[in-house]
Amino acid sequence: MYTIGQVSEMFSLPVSTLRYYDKEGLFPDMERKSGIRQFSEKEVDALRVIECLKASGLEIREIKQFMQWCSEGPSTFEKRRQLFANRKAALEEELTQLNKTMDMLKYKCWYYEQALKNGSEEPILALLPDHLPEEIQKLYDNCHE
Amino acid sequence: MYTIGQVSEMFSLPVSTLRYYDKEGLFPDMERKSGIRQFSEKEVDALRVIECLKASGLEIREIKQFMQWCSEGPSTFEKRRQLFANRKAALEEELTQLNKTMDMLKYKCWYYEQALKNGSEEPILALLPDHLPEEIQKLYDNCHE
DNA sequence: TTAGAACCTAAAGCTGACTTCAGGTCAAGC
DNA sequence: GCTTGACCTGAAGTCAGCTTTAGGTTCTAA
Repeated sequence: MYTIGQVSEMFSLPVSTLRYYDKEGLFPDMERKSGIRQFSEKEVDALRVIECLKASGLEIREIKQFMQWCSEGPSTFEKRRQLFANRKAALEEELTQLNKTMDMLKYKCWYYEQALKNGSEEPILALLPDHLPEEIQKLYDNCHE
Repeated sequence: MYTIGQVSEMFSLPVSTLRYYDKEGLFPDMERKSGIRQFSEKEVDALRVIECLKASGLEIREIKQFMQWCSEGPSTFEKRRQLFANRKAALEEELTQLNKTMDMLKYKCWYYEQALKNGSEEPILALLPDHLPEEIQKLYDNCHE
């Protein structure tokens, strides 16, 4: 069993955030001892999952829903599977988009390196839209589709 | 030259958002004709860059800074290069993190597929922390570091 | 020339995820 | 017994990035 302060340390999260999560229903079965929250291994595990679901883009109220499914037992396995499958698809799409963004950033890095060398953007702009060096052209094309 | 309504169509952005961007200084040199905004190719190009910078995680006021550098000419090449280099490094880190999140999602998908097959989580939990099937173990390890 | 669509502004409102505040309770060490 | 630090609550505040509202101006086409 841990106090809220210990969990705060473990996860580098402010105490206020943990209380907020609790108020939002993210620890549906957490116990109390004369008013004081008792974080068990169960809540600590839950918090690891919460961090992951947040990172994957889920909102607090959707995470609450998931946590409630978890405490309802095997009858909700299919709902939980669906949730992760949907998240996975959404994140795949987001990663594709971010890779395009990354190519734009790489292109822009190259662009300004050249501009600095030349003291001007003109010689680069003259190469657009399809006479850039091969590697750079790939980046440019991928982020200008 | 385009009206705000045409640009709104082109980028599938609400007119109110374009006005908000303008108010925030994202189009520092945009002209007006009796009060009405005139979007030129320059502003349309700027908007493409804005979308990319937003996708890379930049805040509006940082984008404003960048747009101002752009209208100050070659003396700001180095600052602009730095901006993109920093963004690139930040996005690389974010992508690493998201790939871990993705592995967690893949693991959880597998987990609940098994749970559904078995009708119970017990047989899977018995394999933790290092007796999972090889491919799954990799996912599990990568997101539990 | 006049209706109505598309434009304009300033200011207020909204959302999500927290954080801060004010005021109170509990447990441990002196 | 008393102080002190860690805990508690509900309510209000914050922030970014828009969106909505209210009221007014300009352009376009019949």
